[in-house]
Amino acid sequence: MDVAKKERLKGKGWKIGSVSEFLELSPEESILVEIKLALSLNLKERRKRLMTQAELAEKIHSSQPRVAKAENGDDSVSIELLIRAMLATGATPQDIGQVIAQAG
Amino acid sequence: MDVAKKERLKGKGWKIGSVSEFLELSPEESILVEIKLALSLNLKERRKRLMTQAELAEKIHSSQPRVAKAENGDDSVSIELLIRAMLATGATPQDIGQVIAQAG
DNA sequence: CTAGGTCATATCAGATATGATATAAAAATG
DNA sequence: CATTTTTATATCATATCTGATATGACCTAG
Repeated sequence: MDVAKKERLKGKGWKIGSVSEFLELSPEESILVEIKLALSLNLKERRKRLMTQAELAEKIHSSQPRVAKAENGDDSVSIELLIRAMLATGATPQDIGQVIAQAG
Repeated sequence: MDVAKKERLKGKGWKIGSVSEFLELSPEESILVEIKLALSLNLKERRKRLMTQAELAEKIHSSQPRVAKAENGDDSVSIELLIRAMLATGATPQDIGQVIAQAG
């Protein structure tokens, strides 16, 4: 089970403590996780309006499975890839900055 | 010579074309580079006011040389590490978001 | 000058992220 | 329903990023 799924559980009312506590993360690690999660969710939103996962994958010279992981908050996906994907959907640095600013 | 040094040359008036042209980067790749550069510079600023490279390195369980590379825009440093370092200097997601929004 | 502290550069083995592929599951379409 | 399209999951070899270490360069103070 990955972090995104844990967040989803939390969202559905599984009040078993904060993500940080659950995963035993330091505040900084926790913020990093939430930044990645925010980027994932925003990416999914943007991409869905514009193209298919396969199309986005081609734009960033990646693969459809990797895009799926990016959108689902898989741990194996770096912020780099998330940002590359965001940019490929036409997101500006301002868009990305806002998503990150609102995380946490 | 790394990207940061190329940016520095540009800043000093070496009008030899944009960084993108010089490095033959796509617009998206270019924005990514500028985001990393903006984070580097901002990290250096913040860190200098608060602590030594060695101290920051310990906070993020890294090494002083790695912090030096992070601050100098070395290609081998990921956005992840840059953000981890920023957070360790007390930067908030808002701070980080603003730095990214102003890049490009 | 020189001793101590700070930062930069080089190298490297191990860890993590990567794209690719195969395939299953799910959703949309007719 | 059946077919097609789209998305999710599993596995893998390779590339990239990592922290560590060694060492050099650069200060500034004594």
